[in-house]
This record gives sequence, structure tokens and C-alpha cells, in this order.
Amino acid sequence: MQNQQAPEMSCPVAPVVDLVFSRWTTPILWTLNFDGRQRFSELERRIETITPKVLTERLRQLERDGLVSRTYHREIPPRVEYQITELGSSLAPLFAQLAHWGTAHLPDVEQARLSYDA
Amino acid sequence: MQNQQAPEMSCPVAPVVDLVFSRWTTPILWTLNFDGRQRFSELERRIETITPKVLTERLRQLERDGLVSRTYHREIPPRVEYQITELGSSLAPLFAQLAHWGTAHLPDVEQARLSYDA
DNA sequence: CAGCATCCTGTTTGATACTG
DNA sequence: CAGTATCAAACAGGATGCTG
Repeated sequence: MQNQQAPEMSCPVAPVVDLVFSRWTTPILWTLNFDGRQRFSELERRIETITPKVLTERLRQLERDGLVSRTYHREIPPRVEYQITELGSSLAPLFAQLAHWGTAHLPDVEQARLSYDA
Repeated sequence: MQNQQAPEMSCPVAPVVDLVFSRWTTPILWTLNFDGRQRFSELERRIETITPKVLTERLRQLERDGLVSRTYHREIPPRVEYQITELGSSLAPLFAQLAHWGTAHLPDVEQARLSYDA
């Protein structure tokens, strides 16, 4: 978490960033939104390089913030499913816009970097 | 910087997040966008808790990425002005949407946290 | 299976002092 | 004024081993 509490006074975007755009949260929300409800190990496989510890931490945080819900099935072996909430999916248009900006402007950024480094 | 290179494979939003939403960048871009061109010390005062070292680092990064431009005026005392670029201001609608989502849903998040902690 | 506990590490951030 | 240099602190992240 980044704790942008001070800057948020001058920037209304900061608290949202803190909430949604800390490390690993976007891939988690993205896959839960597009690939639907998933088990812990499915998430682990989809996000590839994440470790179980960190995945757990992020899921707990997202659950606490109401963006993701967790369902524990008392079976043997145990089964846990994660699902995006309504609040979480209200971010979808935002994500779409962000992805769109990326495809439109990331090449410009790359170009700027090349110029700067030269 | 967060380096979300791996996750970006499964999440097109991640690279944009890396670029725009690392710590301190949103307040900087926000004020440059809304309050216009500013000198180093003006930014320092507006963002309050930021240190000159970190402000410099972030401005350099934003400059390299083409989101901000820097103009050095060779005077005594020296004067430097920072300004958002066209590329940078193309983020404005995104920021507006983010701020809008915040006012609409941040209370829900707060509520979710209260429930969770209980 | 889905985690938690513990330890450990590198990076990021900040405090402080100084300069062209 | 607009930074830079140096040092110290904080924290996120990873490795490993264990369990209901």
C-alpha cells in the first residue's frame, strides 16, 4: 500500500489510486472481472509470478475494501472461491478506459523515453 | 516504481498504472493540469509533504515519459518551469473519471471496511 | 487445498545538509 | 532558486516450512 493520505488533499484521485492501483491488484481484479469466479490456485496460476503469501495479502485487502468476496466451502480438500463484487465491477469502465489509453498512448511514451535517453 | 512487467501479460491496465499511478505522480499531474505551469518551489509548496529529492525524481521520470516538460531559464536566480504536455493532458478524462468514481464509491468502501473489521 | 508464521532481503522513501 | 549528496528508516516482497 502506498499511503497517499497527505497528497490526497490536493488530488482527489489519490485515494482511488491507493485503493485500486496498488501492486498486483489490477491483475487480480482484471481476471476476476473477465474470467469470473475463481479458486485460490486458479488465481495463482493465472497471475503466474505472484507468491501465495502476496496473493493472500492482496485478496484480504480487496475483500476488506468490498471489491472482492470470498466463499469458503467446508469440504475435504477445502475449496475457496473468489468473486468480484458489484462494487468491484463498477470499476470495469475505468479499467476499460485505462486499457484504451494504454493502447493509444503507450507507444508515445516509449518514443519519449527514446528521445530523452538520447 | 512498481515494475509490473510480469502481470501486464494478463492485465493490459498494469503498464498504465506503472506509468501514471506510482507514488506522488497523481498529485503532480493533477496540479500541473489544473493550476497550470509552475516552478519547482510552487510544486513543492502545493504538494506540501513531498521532499525536494523525491519531487525531483518524480519530475524527471515524468519528463522522461513525455508527460511533463521542463524549461530552464538561465537567470540569476535560476528559474525552472514545469508544464504538462499534450500527452500528459490526454490523461485528464481518465483522472476525471477516477475522481468521479471516488466520490461515488469511496463511502461504500469505507462501509465495507467497517463491516469487515467488525 | 489454501493458507499462515517466520525470517530475510532489496528497493523505496525520507531527513538532513550542502551547492552552482 | 533548484536542486544534489549522503545516510538512515521503512516497507514490500520473496523463500521456506508447516497445518486444518
